[in-house]
Amino acid sequence: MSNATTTPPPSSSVGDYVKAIWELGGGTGTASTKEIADRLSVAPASVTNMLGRLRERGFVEYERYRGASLTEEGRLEALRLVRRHRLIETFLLEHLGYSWEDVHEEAERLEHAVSDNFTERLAEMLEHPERDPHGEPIPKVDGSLAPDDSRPLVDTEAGERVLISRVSHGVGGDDAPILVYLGERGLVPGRELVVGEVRALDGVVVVEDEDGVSHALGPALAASIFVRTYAESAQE
Amino acid sequence: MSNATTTPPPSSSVGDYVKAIWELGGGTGTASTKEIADRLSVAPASVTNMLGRLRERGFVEYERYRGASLTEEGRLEALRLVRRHRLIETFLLEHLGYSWEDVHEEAERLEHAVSDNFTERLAEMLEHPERDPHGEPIPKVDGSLAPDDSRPLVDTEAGERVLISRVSHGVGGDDAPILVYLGERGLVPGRELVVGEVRALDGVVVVEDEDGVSHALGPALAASIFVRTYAESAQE
DNA sequence: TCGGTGTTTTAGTTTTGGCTAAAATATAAA
DNA sequence: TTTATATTTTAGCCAAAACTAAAACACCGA
Ligand SMILES: [Mn+2]
Ligand SMILES: [Mn+2]
Ligand SMILES: [Mn+2]
Ligand SMILES: [Mn+2]
Repeated sequence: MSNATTTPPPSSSVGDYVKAIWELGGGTGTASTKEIADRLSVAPASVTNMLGRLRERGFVEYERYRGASLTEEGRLEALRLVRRHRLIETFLLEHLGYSWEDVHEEAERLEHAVSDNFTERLAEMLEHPERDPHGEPIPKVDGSLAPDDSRPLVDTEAGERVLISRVSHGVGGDDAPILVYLGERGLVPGRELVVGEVRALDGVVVVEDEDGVSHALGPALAASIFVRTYAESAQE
Repeated sequence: MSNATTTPPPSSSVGDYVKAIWELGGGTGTASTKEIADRLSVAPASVTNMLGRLRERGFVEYERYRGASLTEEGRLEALRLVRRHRLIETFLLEHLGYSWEDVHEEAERLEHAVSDNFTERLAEMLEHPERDPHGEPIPKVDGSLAPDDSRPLVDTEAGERVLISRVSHGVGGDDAPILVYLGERGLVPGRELVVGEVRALDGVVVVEDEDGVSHALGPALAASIFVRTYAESAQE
């Protein structure tokens, strides 16, 4: 009657691989060995090895030299972790006074240690936020995820009125300085901007914020800001 | 100039062993292979193996067949974990609405995943509590620990007026029912009691609480309650 | 002092998840 | 179409922690 071979819960390594594939593949889609290796700072040979195990476990479809994509089970496991990660980041920022650029690293470890019980109680305490501090949508318990309606700030045109939707916080954790800079200037999700100039020549984007302050953002900064068109009725 | 061989941070296994030795040895003192094996639900051979590694790492003094005791470094490592554990339990109970009997298991995992930064921010958020929900003192950052001034309820005498100091929550997690029973009746740390009768015959202790309600506690219940003599000026 | 019993250690395996070096394959350029 | 380069896999190795089975030891009672 009881399941003979009880599957152990995914280890943190397994979880991080599944999550990496999800992020690289954009939800569906496929991820190559090298991409995964780079993202996880691990040797390609280690990835090949792990992909074999993930296949056994039913988390990925994988044939050699073909790259890997998530199965439905893998996708759900990834979303479970993403939900935890983003809820934890929200908690760290709002309740523990962490700064914007520090939350990711801590969440990256904690996401593997908390229970489902902890996660849902935390969600309740935070009053079921829809987005994390970076503006990323938080998956629901059932694995559903709000579609991404944002586009890069660089793709806007002069005169447009937009809302900062999210700020990319790449994987390496090496773009902390960017987050610090943007955070100090109030260029955070929810902030309203008017695009002044998008200069193709040097990739500089000039924006004006709600307080009338003008910001000239170089390519690196501009590329990490994602916006959506401002509509009077926006922002839940 | 830089430390050639960078010591990796203690794994959760290492941490749990060190903590077990600390608990078994009562801070100082020694713990036998079997005691550790029983407490961690691990084979004695595994303990022997780990004790060798802990010795290499400088956490314990250990000679075969002699049992193990913590070095100063090991003691500090244990206290670091105990501090985390007890702060986390407090948080789970007071902010996430966990029930008394559930906090230990979650804390047992989280204590290995949180950073020092997290721990100290949590302590601040909790306003630096002195004791955890079970009444156990929380070690300070420097590793100092309030002395235990409590004695078993069974060692009291009829007529004594006492304060519940702590409630033992043994290791196995198998005494959840005891915690539930005591919690439901408000027999928690800080509660004032008057001892009615301590019956040697069957080990039953009868106490009366602040509301005048009388409780007849069998040996198992009585043994898990620790008290200290009530003094008007007690309880910070 | 001698056994017997329980404790501890040794020896040998296993699983997980890394690594390097070398071989195989794919892909893009000539 | 051939070749150079980049990617991926294979093979072999290692460390941490667990396990079992068997041997060694300690200690207590007769
Ligand atoms: Mn993050
Ligand atoms: Mn992670
Ligand atoms: Mn506990
Ligand atoms: Mn633990």
